[in-house]
Amino acid sequence: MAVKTVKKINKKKTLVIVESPAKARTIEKYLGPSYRVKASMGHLIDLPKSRLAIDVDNNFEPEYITVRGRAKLLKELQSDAKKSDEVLLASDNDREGEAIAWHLQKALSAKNENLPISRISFNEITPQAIKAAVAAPTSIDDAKVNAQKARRVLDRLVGYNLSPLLWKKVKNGLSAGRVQSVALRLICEREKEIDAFIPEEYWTLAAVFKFEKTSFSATLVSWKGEKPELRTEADAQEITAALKDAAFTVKDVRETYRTLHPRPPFTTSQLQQTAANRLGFTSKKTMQLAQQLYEGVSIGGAPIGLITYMRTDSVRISQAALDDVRGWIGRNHPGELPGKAAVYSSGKQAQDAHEAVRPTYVKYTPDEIKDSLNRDQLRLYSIIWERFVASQMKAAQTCTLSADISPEDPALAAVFRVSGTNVTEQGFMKVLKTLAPKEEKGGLFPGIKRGDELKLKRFNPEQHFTQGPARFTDAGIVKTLEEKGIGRPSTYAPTISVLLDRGYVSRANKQLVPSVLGRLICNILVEHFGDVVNADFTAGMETGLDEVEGSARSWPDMIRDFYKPFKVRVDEVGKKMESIKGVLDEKTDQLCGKCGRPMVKKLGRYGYFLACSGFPECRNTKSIPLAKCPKCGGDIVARRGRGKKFYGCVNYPECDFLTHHLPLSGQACPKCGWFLVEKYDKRNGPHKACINPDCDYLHSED
DNA sequence: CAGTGAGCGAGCTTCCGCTTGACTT
Repeated sequence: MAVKTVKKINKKKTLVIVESPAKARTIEKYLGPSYRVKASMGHLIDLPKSRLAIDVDNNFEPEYITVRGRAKLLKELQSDAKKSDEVLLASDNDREGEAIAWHLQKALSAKNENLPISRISFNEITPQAIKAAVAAPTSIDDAKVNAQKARRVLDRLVGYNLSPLLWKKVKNGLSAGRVQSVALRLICEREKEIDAFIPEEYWTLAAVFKFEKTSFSATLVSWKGEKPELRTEADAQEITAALKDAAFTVKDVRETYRTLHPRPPFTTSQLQQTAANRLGFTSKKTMQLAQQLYEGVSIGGAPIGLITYMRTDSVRISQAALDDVRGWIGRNHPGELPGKAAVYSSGKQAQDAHEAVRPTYVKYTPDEIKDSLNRDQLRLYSIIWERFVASQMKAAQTCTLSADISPEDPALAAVFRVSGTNVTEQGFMKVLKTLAPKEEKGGLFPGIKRGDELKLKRFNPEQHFTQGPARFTDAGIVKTLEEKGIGRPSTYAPTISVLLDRGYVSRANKQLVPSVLGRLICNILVEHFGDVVNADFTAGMETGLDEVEGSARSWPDMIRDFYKPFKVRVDEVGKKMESIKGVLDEKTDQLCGKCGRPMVKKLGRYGYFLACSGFPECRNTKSIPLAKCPKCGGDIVARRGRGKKFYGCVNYPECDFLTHHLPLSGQACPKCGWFLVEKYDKRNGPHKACINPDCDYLHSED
């Protein structure tokens, strides 16, 4: 206790305020004892949540308040400032960071009138960069702050006008916004394409040849001088009939060399995409794990921040990190160290406040620290480490051997092709394990050369259907949003979450599927606000913000141009559009077990359910019966346990009947009386089956 | 491969973008 008191009475220090506490710890180490580094944890001052708080008749003046729950932290910073003789605002070097600094300056100087407060900025957390920043304090860039204000006000005006319109016309609690509604639109439009897609049958034809002791398969690539278009089995049979007695020889063998360059280190969006595609992580999970790696993991007793900041739009790498990784490559794979470092360029709209996502120290290889991480942390760390180290290694070389095989008889103009690819120079692939290229199908090139005579063993015709467009996964929607410049690294994952929370979209096999409600909302928004719920709207906004930031235009002017016509339309739709509240409720022939009135099917937060039409006098609800329980005769209803959906008996726990297969409503098995379900397996696709394991009606193994 | 299990409607809800815990929703 006594020691603490003594410590408090020391000389004044410089207070540095950053956004992230993990960053504060690192920077404090770099700056030494005369600096005290604190974190603001993002915005402390913002618009209130409960009302519009924009004075639309007075130059759109925003009314800012201390964010709920942040008053204590702000007070602390104010009192820390009082104890200091100088404050350096070191929030991130981007639009939002400038606004955070501006709000802090106002709030701190209000309590400490003569305190010198300045702004510093840096784009990487290295001792050199931090010291240079501290040595060159500047003032706050008001134009940048104005651009942020315009962005904030615009989003508030869009969100807080469109959402209440939806409450009034469709259902309470709904939402719309510049970013989420475009994401919803993308998902719904993709679904329309899928609905409209008609699969077409086509066939491929392969021939299996024997050469010496091996046999291999080659694919028909040309027939009568043209690319074969086999629509039906008969088309394939016509060719096999013509060729069945032909003598085949190898006409040509070609070598193609390719250079494969490593990919740049991760941005947030690339990290989420790769983690989704390679590891099956949702965006949310990726970000949670990345946060853990960033904040620090105990390695040999000491906590180490393993990766740089995970919310970034940049692929930039600090000189210190380049020296580190080149040193590591030079020691471990000297042959793969390029003469000079690779330089990658970030996207057009990148604000570039942070480096790429990379390991903080290359010496912590995934293998080295595998015991300090859990399985998922290790997998995520591995892809970050591998991608970064590979990005500074030499390219790989591949050689593809490709042979054309034709009948001796030139009248039978058919070409079958077989190919195989070998990596001739490993290059950056030497460090890829988790990210190693997936095995290519087809396998090795058979050891054949020009002029070899081959024996035809058999033909292998295969039926296929053209595939429609795929639904968006987390990876897909994040990729598209980023390409269109919509949303930021900190919002990709939350945007997906909000669509799920509102019930606009659900996740099925990692795919995002729009719900009835989602499609309805999308249609309404596109019909009346198609120019706002649109990628071009954000692009136009960014152009406007650039003008504001360059002081070419005042921010209220920019907002006014948008808001005037927008508000007219909001009012118009509010007046003219018929309310469809309750349109999603369907009448049913079920009767309420409590009062006997009919029940209606309603769409709630967790999906459809049955409610008494006598609401609010009778509050009875129940789940939608999907089938009759074969054990006790009760209703089978949909349930959700830890994320997974299943179908169980309402009489649980007395009756524990349960299945994961979707009951086909009202379909009883004609043989045993149990109910039929939709099953799925690779061979048969989706198909009907009886739920009774002892019944052989439509029996299937899985 | 085992084990999984509530309530939602109305009730002032909602935006985007910064940032972490505090949680028993």
